[in-house]
Amino acid sequence: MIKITFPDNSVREYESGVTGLQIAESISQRLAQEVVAAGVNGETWDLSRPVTSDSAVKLYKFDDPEGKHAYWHSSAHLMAEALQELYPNVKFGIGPAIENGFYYDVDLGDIQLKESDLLAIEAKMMELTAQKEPIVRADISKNDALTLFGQRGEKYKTELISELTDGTITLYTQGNFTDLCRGPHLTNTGEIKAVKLLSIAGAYWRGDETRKMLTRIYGITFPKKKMLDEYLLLLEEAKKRDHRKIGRELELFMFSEMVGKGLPIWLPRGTQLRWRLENFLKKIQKRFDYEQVITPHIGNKQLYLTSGHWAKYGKDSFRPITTPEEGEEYLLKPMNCPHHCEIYKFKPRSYKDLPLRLAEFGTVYRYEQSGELHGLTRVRSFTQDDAHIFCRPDQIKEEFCKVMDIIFIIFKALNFENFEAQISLRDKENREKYIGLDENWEKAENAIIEACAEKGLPARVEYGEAAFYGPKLDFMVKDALGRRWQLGTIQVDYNLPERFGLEFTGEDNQKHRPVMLHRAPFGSMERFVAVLIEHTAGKFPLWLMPDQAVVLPISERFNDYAYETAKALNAQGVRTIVDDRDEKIGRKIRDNELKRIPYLLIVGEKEVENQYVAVRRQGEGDKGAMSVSDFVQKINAEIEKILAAY
RNA sequence: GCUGUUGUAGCUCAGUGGUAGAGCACUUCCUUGGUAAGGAAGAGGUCACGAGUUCAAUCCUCGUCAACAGCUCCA
Repeated sequence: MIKITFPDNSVREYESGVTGLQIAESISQRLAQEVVAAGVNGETWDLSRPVTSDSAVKLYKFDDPEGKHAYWHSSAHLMAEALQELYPNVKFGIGPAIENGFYYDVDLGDIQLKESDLLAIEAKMMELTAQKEPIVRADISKNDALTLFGQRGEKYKTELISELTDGTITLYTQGNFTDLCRGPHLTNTGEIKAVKLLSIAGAYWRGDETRKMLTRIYGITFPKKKMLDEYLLLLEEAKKRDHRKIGRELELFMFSEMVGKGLPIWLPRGTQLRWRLENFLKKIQKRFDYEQVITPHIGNKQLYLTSGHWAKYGKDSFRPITTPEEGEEYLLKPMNCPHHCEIYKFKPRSYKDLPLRLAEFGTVYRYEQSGELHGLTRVRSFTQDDAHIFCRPDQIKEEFCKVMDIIFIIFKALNFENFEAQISLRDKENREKYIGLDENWEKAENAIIEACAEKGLPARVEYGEAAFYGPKLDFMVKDALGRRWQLGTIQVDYNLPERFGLEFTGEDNQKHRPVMLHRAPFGSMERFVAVLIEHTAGKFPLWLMPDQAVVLPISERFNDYAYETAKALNAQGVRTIVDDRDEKIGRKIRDNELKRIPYLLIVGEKEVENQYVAVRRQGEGDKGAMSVSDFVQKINAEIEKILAAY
């Protein structure tokens, strides 16, 4: 008998060799139906794999990330099996589960797969699931594995196997299909109930562009048809919220081939929106003792030789600008920090001056690979809501906490209720690739971890993700559709203070080196606005809306009253426009609803008579008539309710 | 940057080896209206750009540019 400990710390005894599935069956029939994988002592196992010693067991359903992973991994195998049936000469690369579904990289020889072929593959997959084939795990030696896959001409698999260093290699087999795989997997292909193959793409074998391009097929599966339908609906909804589409519809930003790719142009409404965000942050920063600065968009090449950026990124940057007479070289600034370091050096600093917090909405220019450019999220010119905090090493934690406070305020004001953080630390093994004293790294890493704990921020720790010059903390928000976006960041930097020879005089009258923190709560204005658009579908919080209200006269006869009303509202700070087109009121309502203007004010004979406006809230409908001053009060109350807290 | 797909009116998209169409938007006229599309007429395109094949190219071929998807990258 062995002891199995469950997550609630309860313990049950089972025969040695009991499987995850049997354990589930012993608890409830329902659980046995829903469970897809088992966590055994922290590892995810197949449900059919026998447990032979005392273990901590957790049963994963599809809803658990571990469960999804196994489910989609098996789905990748199912797709491979279908491909093998349909295209007998197919050679397989790798086929992992990913965040949303799975893919498999395959070599189909001369066959060019088209989107329309996906339906046939889907059908084949469904045919195979109907056969409810058991998925069987087997251990095999490296040599046997090489022989097995070698005989079948699976050159990609043999390459993978030859690089494996573990003694045994595991295979998974279902029906006629056997794959090299670490697992875990479902017990039976019949558990896969709904299949959708999403797209085809090319992908280099092992991500190496000098090697052969394989065909990558993406797909997703679910245990219930309804879940697939919901997922497809979500994809459609995401398409509707695409910030590139909404940005055009709401006239927020544009791109021009003439101006250049990846160079966003902010239209009047987008500029208004961005300014409101900037001013909002400036106001908060003022409260947190930041000082605003402005620096030029270019800097002498020497600045970047000093910072080290030229050596590291110079060859992948926009070429330097040269002066005609002296032949001096200048670079478009790819970041603001070197400029700010020079501000630090403007005069001798004392420990009493620290922390010194220099903030700038600094526009930077980076040569991103052309294939990377995407809407506002990846561009070649963008404005960071940047600030650099120069402080003593022992002030890092407190400064982190303060920056986190700012970030929380912003997320709250903009309705990003779900967010998480990632702490990026040094690679435990390769410490030599980081610059700075071990002792300082230790201090900074601990400071970040402690700051997160103190603020109650759930943070995932990732080793090896730190920049070469310091550890960092990144913020990820979940938008209204549950998609994750990386936004704000806080980074510790030991490198630049060193390279620029920054120092301050301590209490001991000795020179000391300050630490530098880079931080940007929004990340960049471009990226943030993009995420905000997708999060809100263009229905921004009232205080951010470029146009807050539109007056809709019922007929031309009331245009004068409409303009009077709009003027009065604008005078009282409510951003109001008039729709005086010669259209029926139904048409005006429809068009302005689609423009997502929060308040539609309908004025006709009755309103002129009573000096009223008939208020309609976007997406909600008629709210009844009220006086202009009552409306101003109502809208201001709504805005204050949102902003008062900050 | 690499691979693939695409590029036709402001937008969304049909279409053809014999120099082009729809819906919406726009302009004008009619209409003067009460909570999600009133009616009519009109204007608008070097069919991304450059070269080639052809009697003839928006259509076929090559190149360039851009967008999209994926890969790789991201101070």
